Amino acid sequence: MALEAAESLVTTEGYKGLSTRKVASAIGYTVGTLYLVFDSQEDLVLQLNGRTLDALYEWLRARPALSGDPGNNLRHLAETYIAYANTETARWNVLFEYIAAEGNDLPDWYLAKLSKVFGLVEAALKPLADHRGEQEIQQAARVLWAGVHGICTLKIRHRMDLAGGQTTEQMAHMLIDNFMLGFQA
Amino acid sequence: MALEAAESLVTTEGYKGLSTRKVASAIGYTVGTLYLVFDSQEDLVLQLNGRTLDALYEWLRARPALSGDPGNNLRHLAETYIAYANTETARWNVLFEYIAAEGNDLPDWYLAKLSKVFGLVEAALKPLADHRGEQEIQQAARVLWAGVHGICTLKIRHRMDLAGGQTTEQMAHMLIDNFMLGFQA
DNA sequence: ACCTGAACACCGTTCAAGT
DNA sequence: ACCTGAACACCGTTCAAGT
Repeated sequence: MALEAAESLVTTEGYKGLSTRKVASAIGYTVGTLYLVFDSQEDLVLQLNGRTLDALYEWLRARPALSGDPGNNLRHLAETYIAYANTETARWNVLFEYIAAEGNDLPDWYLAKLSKVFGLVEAALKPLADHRGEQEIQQAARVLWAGVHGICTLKIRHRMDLAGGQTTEQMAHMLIDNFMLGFQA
Repeated sequence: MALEAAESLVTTEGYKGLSTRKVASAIGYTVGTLYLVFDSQEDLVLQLNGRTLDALYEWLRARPALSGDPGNNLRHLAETYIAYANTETARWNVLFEYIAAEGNDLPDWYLAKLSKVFGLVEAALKPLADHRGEQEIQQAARVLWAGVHGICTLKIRHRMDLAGGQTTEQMAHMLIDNFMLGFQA
């Protein structure tokens, strides 16, 4: 399978080491053949990212929090997310490197996989604010997780190597704890 | 100047349209000459990003909030940041596309420019929590801004095109308001 | 001192031609 | 039906050679 070859290429050579030519030769075919299967490199990356989203979902699902305290659950989920980014850094980078050209949106199957990941955050956030509406919890989950993701991104891209800095986990905890206090109020 | 040519290349052709060969020919030189000025494409991008950080700082500085209310100031700063990302999307993307290879950190002059931008957030956050230490405000500013940045990134990369979604500004407001409530407590 | 030209080892993408 | 080979228009980087 071409996507498996692409995955190990990204893992071993980094996200810039991925090329259609390398993928083709890794599976014993010519470049031309790869273009019978994928529309373009962008298409290949998109399908690769689909698999990465599945892997990320399974990673998070396989590492549930031990306690029932919602605060602990959210912090644990953030730590697990950060651990995935640190473990599978190259694949995780590819996940966000691809930018949909010219505002043509991501396909529905991709957004569905994304929603599944956000669903885990919603589930962790829900017991914390039963008095809030379903939609507000969904929105809060996305906002909070985009925030955790931002911390993770800037850390991995070394944009937080500033004096007096905290660890990624400490920053995520600070964001979650303060956000939760506000959201509970 | 090579960097000016690189800027307009990125602006007109997007962050993937940037190449050393195009920059060289845009200023009327051969590729070889460009390598007498820059160590590599990575070096060129780094210096380009330095100029973008300056431009971002000036953009934010030139658009101060009208009211003195700290909450309003922070929300206004977030809106102004989002507006920069939406206006200079390609340059803003390059700012985070470059990933320091092999853990060799960013140079001090670059981190200094980054600190200047974060300084604006610290200044806006400070009057909100006088009872907190200098370092805690600095940390909170970075955490909060990494969060706003994450929202902005995921929006621009279409990772938030999910059902029931809010605008980028609404998400940033939700993050800031809830974080502030927690941080003030 | 400053710059070029040409080379090297790569890219993504297409498509006539082969089996 | 499936795959190749070769071509096209690009890349980043280096470096002997020119003025």
